[in-house]
Amino acid sequence: MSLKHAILILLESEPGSGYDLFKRFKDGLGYFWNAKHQQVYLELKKLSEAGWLAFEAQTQDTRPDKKNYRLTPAGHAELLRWLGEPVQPNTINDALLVKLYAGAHTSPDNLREEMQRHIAVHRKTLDSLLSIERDYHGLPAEQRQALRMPYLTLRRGILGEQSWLQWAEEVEHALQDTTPASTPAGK
Amino acid sequence: MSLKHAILILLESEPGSGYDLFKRFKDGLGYFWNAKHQQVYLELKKLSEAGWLAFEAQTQDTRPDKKNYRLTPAGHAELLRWLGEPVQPNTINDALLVKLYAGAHTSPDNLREEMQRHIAVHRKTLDSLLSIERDYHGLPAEQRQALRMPYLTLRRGILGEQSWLQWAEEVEHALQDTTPASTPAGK
DNA sequence: TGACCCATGTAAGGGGTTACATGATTTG
DNA sequence: CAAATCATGTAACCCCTTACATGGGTCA
Repeated sequence: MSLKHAILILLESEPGSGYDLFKRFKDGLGYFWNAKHQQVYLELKKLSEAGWLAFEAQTQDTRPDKKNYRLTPAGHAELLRWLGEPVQPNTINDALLVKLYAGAHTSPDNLREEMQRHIAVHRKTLDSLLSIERDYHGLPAEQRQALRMPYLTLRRGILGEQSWLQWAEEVEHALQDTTPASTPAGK
Repeated sequence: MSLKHAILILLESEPGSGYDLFKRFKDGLGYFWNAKHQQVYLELKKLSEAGWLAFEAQTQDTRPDKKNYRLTPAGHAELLRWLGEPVQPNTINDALLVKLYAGAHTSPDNLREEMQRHIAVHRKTLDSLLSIERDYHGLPAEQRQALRMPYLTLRRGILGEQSWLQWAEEVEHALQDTTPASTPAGK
């Protein structure tokens, strides 16, 4: 519902091409907003047609031509309007939890493997977020001040991943407790 | 992507009507899977056409007639197949974080109000999850054993909400730090 | 030489929300 | 007496994913 506005925000701080934005989604906002390149290109088209964006074609020699998008005054106004409007809390749809919920119908081994896969992903995400945080703390005070709000979203990512991994440990303990039956080597 | 399978799981443990399932989503799996009634009815239709569900019409006197759905053997097989297949990690699209990210373009007051709204929702969710957990701990051991896996998903909800609220406190501190400029009452 | 980066799109289909539609019964 | 509960659906629309399509430049 707010890919539109995520794009407006990114372009407000710096104009860029669709490819540009796609990368910024992947690297920057990736831990709280995801978008495929197809979706970004389509949305840019729509936002231009709505009059919120303008672009100039930019021919390049060694690289493919690109379109450089920037906010129009109408786009800026729309962004401010949206910021004043309440956003509705996120609803969560988490397939892993659906699977766990039904865990009694499959093997503990299967669940453990699944958890291992997800743990690896979450650990990697956490590592990269922590490294971004270290960079942030290394910045001079004025730059930190300017990045104050994005930093808060980074904190959400970090606390969220840490909490997820803490939960994963609980799950692993619980899955171990049930295993002795299937691997009765101990006694 | 797995509303289908969430429905199969719910019907596997107990047959029921669309309305039934809708309520179970709201009360039971609500903290990790959400669905509107329209979506549930549509999905039941599709699952029946796919041969994974069967239903018998049930006429009632004082209440509207309903359709009682249950798993077919094919539906059961599909559920097992799905449980053996890896699920891909959740991608997060969180509009509140988009708004915070752009927070520098709006007033701290606006952000604080927004946060208050969300905090109220998350506190309420946490309270209800904790109350479900208390009920769980009050159950006899065999029933707890049977609900082992659903309990793990409950724990995810609890840890997740606690972590969210912890983050919200960080945000409130950060937003207060910036306020003295706009409310210079202190000195 | 194969993989990855740059750069942009179309098309089909699946998933989800919002609006519309109906109507009796129970509870506060 | 109003609101919530029981009970089921259709239609329009938006959002998102997956597959397809193209093609040069750079790096290991």
